[in-house]
Amino acid sequence: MNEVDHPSEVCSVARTVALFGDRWSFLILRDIGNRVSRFDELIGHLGIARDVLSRRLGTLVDHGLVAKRPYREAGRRERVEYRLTDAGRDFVPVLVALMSWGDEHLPGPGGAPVTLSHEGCGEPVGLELRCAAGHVVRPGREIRRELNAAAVAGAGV
Amino acid sequence: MNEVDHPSEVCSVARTVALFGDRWSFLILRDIGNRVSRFDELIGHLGIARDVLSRRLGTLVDHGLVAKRPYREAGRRERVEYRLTDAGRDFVPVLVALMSWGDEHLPGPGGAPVTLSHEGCGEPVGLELRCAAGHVVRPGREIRRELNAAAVAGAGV
DNA sequence: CATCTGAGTCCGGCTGTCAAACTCAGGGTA
DNA sequence: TACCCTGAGTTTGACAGCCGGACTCAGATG
Repeated sequence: MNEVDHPSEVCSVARTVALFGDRWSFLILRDIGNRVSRFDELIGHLGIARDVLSRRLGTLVDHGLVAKRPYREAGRRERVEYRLTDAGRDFVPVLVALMSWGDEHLPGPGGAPVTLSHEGCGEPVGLELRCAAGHVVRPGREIRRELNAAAVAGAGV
Repeated sequence: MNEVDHPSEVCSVARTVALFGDRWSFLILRDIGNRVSRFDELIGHLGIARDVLSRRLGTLVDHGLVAKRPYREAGRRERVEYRLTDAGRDFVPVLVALMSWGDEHLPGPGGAPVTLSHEGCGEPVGLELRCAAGHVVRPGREIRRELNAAAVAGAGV
């Protein structure tokens, strides 16, 4: 099959990037995953404009990647902070994939700025493309794409 | 460590999305990977404006994800088409990760529109987060981040 | 009471995106 | 030779979104 067989918007890549495919959403999810969870912390760390952060957080909450939860420090008024939901944690592989690509192809002078390791065993963590039979799959050559006709028709495009 | 320990731009996620983190770049790479390789084919399939496609292809070529190569059909003038380079193929896991997320969290009526399978063995292909010791790692809980001080200093931020 | 603070909203300027029109070159056709 | 067609862009002008900075609003403190 060929990509031209179905319209661009049917693909899950298209549907996902239509929601979160601007650079801020990736960075917001990364920061919230790393416990940068308050509005002004995000403003300070990302350098994003306040209105844009407000809108992005809104769509991330609306689509269930991020949850808004109240907290209160001693003697302070109640505030809100943001946490990843399960759906938001499921987004982590996207961030790991972006990070790996950058580590390999945009090398800084000192190598990868951040490395991930397995809590407990300490070994470095990476992404692998594997089939259900357990074979490691090289991207580009060894992947076949199959169109699910029902889903394409159901998408109403 | 905490994300606040180092500025946002040091991270490879930030450096990568600064280059390709708009929705078109993802879709262009997806389509070129699927042999939608000519300018007007991309225009037709993606619905992107011509000037934007021209600029995006330019940066993808400049950063080595895509190569421009001449071709000629019988009795036609020489034209150009676009192909993924090795660096571009290395980007495929990012697309697979986005697709998986969408398949799971933006379900259409008929399920996943496209599935990937291993050429040869036919089994479905997915991404796995694994450490070098071979353990499957769940995102969110079991990952520790380590800062490479040399790289952060070298980034000159 | 006035002040401070976190979490936003509002504003005017600038930049990027869009669709449509235009350009340019090479090859075919008359 | 002159004319037309096609692929691959570039140009144009209207519109949308991003930017930094100023403003708002509510609850706790002095």
